Formats: sequence, structure tokens, C-alpha cells
Amino acid sequence: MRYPAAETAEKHQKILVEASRLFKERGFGVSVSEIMKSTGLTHGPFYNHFESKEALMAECITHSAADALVELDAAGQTPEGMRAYVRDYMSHEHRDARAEGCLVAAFAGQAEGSAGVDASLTTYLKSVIDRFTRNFPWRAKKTAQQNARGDAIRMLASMYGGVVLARAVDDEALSEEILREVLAGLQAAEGLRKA
Amino acid sequence: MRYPAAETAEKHQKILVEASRLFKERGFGVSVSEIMKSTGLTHGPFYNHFESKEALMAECITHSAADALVELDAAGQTPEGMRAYVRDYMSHEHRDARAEGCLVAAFAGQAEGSAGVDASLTTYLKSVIDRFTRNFPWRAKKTAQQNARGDAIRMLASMYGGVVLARAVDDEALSEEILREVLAGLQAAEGLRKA
DNA sequence: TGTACATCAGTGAACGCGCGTTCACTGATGTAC
DNA sequence: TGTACATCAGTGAACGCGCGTTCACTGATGTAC
Repeated sequence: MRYPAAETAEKHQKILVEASRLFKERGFGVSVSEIMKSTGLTHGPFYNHFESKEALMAECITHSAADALVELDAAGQTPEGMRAYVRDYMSHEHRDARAEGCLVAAFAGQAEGSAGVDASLTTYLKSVIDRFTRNFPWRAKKTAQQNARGDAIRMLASMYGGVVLARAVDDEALSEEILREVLAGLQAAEGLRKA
Repeated sequence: MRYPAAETAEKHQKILVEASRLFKERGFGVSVSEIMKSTGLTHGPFYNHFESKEALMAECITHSAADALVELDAAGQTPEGMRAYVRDYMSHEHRDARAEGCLVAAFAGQAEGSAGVDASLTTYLKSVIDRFTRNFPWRAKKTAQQNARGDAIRMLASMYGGVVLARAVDDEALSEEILREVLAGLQAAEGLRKA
């Protein structure tokens, strides 16, 4: 049957939100049926909203990226905001909350080869590098500005690497140690630049 | 028909080698049939050698880990060996050679939840952390020894994170930049400790 | 040393299953007059 | 304002496909005597 136009747009959004959660939590292997089930619909109308599963994957990344950048920009308003952002990123809460967590940590190394997914992820990563380059506290220092972008890339590589290792590891003590040591390194790096 | 005993053992090894290559290159989604085809056999006898696909996955990690540790131990003989190891790790050759590359970069963030895989990966990572803690050049310095293990974890997180980001990214210039900046950071860290 | 037989890795058809995707159909909504 | 009809998102059965896994069968090898 026909449905009010407003509801249709809402459904599209709902599929996107649920798919993003499930993909981040369990990878792109999650089936279209399961995604649709979690929106309360049957799997048929999926193709009224998206051209294919792969198209949904790419759109999920764009969608998650938009949300994530809003959050990062809010944090970027103050030095303390950025420090908190990094601290939260390296927390075990973030490690355990895959579904609501970082999309790079969730998707990088998963679906390479799918052009749309790669492109969306790259665009997002560029934005994040840009924000880190501009907003990080130590940037106030003249000497640090010279390679602020290199510093940003290094920070992001270790943050991302740290969380993925902490998630992959089967040993709670080691997992916590990885998060703790990587965070300590990030904080020490800031201290170095300040000094 | 029956086959010579020596051949049987060889086949087991061959499956392991081919599966490791394919899994590292394209992920655990590669089918049992394709693995067996690349050993020159049909898919049937797979179950003469392995209990299940999941068992093969875990054994592949153990197998790759053994090879990788031999290589790392050889590099660990001299400071220059370790420096070369890190340089090679951050090279675009390593970025592009997934099939022969680092198993952590290939498997972490892929198959969590499978107990055998997680455990094998954790064991390997612990060994690598151990080698880095013991063998890295700056360890000669007294002050550095205090947190050699923390330094090792930080290095590994950024090496691993850097390579996976460089692989995920859809933009050659950015990919090279990530490898270059992370490597520069690793080399600078060593310089700092030396000074 | 020669013969008879048990072994068991490899063969390839077959299994049930869940996947992504399609489609004829439904029926309340929105539109034309 | 009331009536007639076209629209189109949702339904749910069905599609072909490839997956992991099983199994009756084959036949050269290894073993017992």
C-alpha cells in the first residue's frame, strides 16, 4: 500500500542508521535481511531505497562520517575538547562500543576493493587529518606548526592502530595496556611540543 | 586411491601455505573450494586435513606467525637489522604485498569472535611486543630501558595503524604520505632516545 | 620374494542453507476533475 | 466537497548462486603372512 511521503524519507534514514550500527559492530557480512528486520520491515523494500548492498555500504560510511565530523568539530572548539576527544578514543568504552565507535577503526582493512567504500573512507580520513592539523593544542607553538600535519597523521595512525589492536586481542590486561600506553604516548607528544 | 605418506604431509602444508596467502590477500571470505583449487586438488579432501574452515583459519595464523617470528628474530640480531625491519614494514612494497605481508595488518579487525583466531593472533602479538622490547636499538640507553615495553607497543600500534590506513586509502599521494610520516616518527623517536 | 587384503587420500556429485536480488500483488495515499 | 483513479512503498514467495560440509566410491600403497 502507499505510505505518507514523510514516512518514506524516515525509513530511508532508519535503514541507514541501523545498517551503520550493524556494519560497524559485525562487519559488512551482515545480511540485508537482518538490516531490514532491525528496521521493522521485511527485506523486499530494501531495493526501493538503495540500488544494492554495496551502495548501502558506501552510503553508510558517508552517513557515519557526517555525524563523526560534527562531533569532532565540536571537540575542536577548545584545546581541552581535543584532549578529551583523544582520551575518549583510547578508552575501553570506545574499544567496546564498536557500533557507536570510530568508523575508520570499524571499516579500514575490511572491504577494500569496493570503489565507493574506499572513496568515502578516504574523504573522511582527509577531513579528520585536516581537523587534527588545525585544531590540536600544540599547534599554538610556532615550531610545532611546521609539521602539524605530520603530527596529525602520526597521532591518528597510532590511535587507530591502538584501538584495533586492543579490540583484536584476547587478553584484557594486554588490551588495557595497549590503550594506556598509546594514550600516554599521545599525551607525552603534546607535552614535548609544549616544552 | 592411497598416496605415499610423505605426499600427504606435504599436501597439508601446501593447503596451509596457499590458504595463508589467500586469506591475507583477500580476507577470510575466500572459499574452501578456491583454496583447494589453488593447491591443485578438488575441495573434498579438505576435511581429511582440517576439521573445519575455522580450524584452518586459526592454523593459518599460527603458521604465518611462526614464519614471521623467524624473520623478526633474524632482524633482531643487530640494531641495523631492526631499523631495516621497520623501514621495510613502512614501505609501499609491504603495503602492496598483502599476501606476503604482516599477519596482524591482514587479520586484526577482521574475524573477531572466532576464539581460535583471536587466541593465535594474541599469542603472536605478545611475541612481537616482546622482541621489540628486547631488541630495539635504543634499549642500550639506560633511561630508555625503563619503558622499553611501552615504546614497543607505541611503535607497533603506529606501524600497524599506518600500514592499514595506507592500504585503505584511495589516494596514492596520501597513502605514501602516511607511510612516510609514520616512519619519520619512528626514526625520530629512536633519535630522541639516543640523544 | 610373492600374494591377498586392508588402508585411506583423493574424486566429484550431492546436501541444506542463507545470501543478494526480483517480482506479482496489495491497498492507503495523493491527485485530477 | 466528493468521486475515480493512478501511484508506489511494503509484502512475502521465489529466483539462482555459492557456500561449508558430507559421502559412497576408487584404486595405488603399505602390510601380513
